[in-house]
Amino acid sequence: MRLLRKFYKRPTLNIAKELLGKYLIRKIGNKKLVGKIVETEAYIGPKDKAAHSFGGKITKRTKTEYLIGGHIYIYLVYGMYWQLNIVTQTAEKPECVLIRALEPVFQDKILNTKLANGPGKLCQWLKFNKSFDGEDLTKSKRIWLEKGEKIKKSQIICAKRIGIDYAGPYWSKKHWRFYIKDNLFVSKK
DNA sequence: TGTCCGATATCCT
DNA sequence: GGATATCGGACAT
Repeated sequence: MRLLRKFYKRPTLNIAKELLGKYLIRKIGNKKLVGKIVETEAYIGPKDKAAHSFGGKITKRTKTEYLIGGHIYIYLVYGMYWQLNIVTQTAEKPECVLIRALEPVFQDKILNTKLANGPGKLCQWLKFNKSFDGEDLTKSKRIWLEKGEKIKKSQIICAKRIGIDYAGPYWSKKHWRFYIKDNLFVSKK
């Protein structure tokens, strides 16, 4: 059962937490790859100095952040890694959630904890690129989210976001990174 | 048009 | 712990 629009139009911090345990489905040809979301980070522009939409900035890159919740915002960092974000809220609120790590879900029992334990790596695994920018998760035939597994509140860890020291102490110390406790597939163990 | 630099991963010491 | 690969976007010129 695919997640519907209303899921994505709620407050970003709630969504960032509730995305944990959800299944990300990626269809490549007639193969279906499934990853359980185990780590996220919230970016709450325009007030959040660490967000690309800080100050209400609209550019060629950030304009997809201003779509309504449920779209994909994807961009390149360091000249080589794609970063997959899910847009939340509405056009007045350019907010999003960065997907930082997935636990691969396979029919067979191969266990690879290093396949998608980082925002760049999960995009390599699932072959994401610029063509996914602006894709609608409620309609797309090649990527969407499903209900997945229920994660208890006591199993969710809140921590500092990664790699955003440039935003200054106030914003960089906000605990807007969320991951599943004791999960082997999160990044930066 | 030019310069600067990053929401990372990996290899090196 | 530190260096570095590698390039498009942002913004200044």
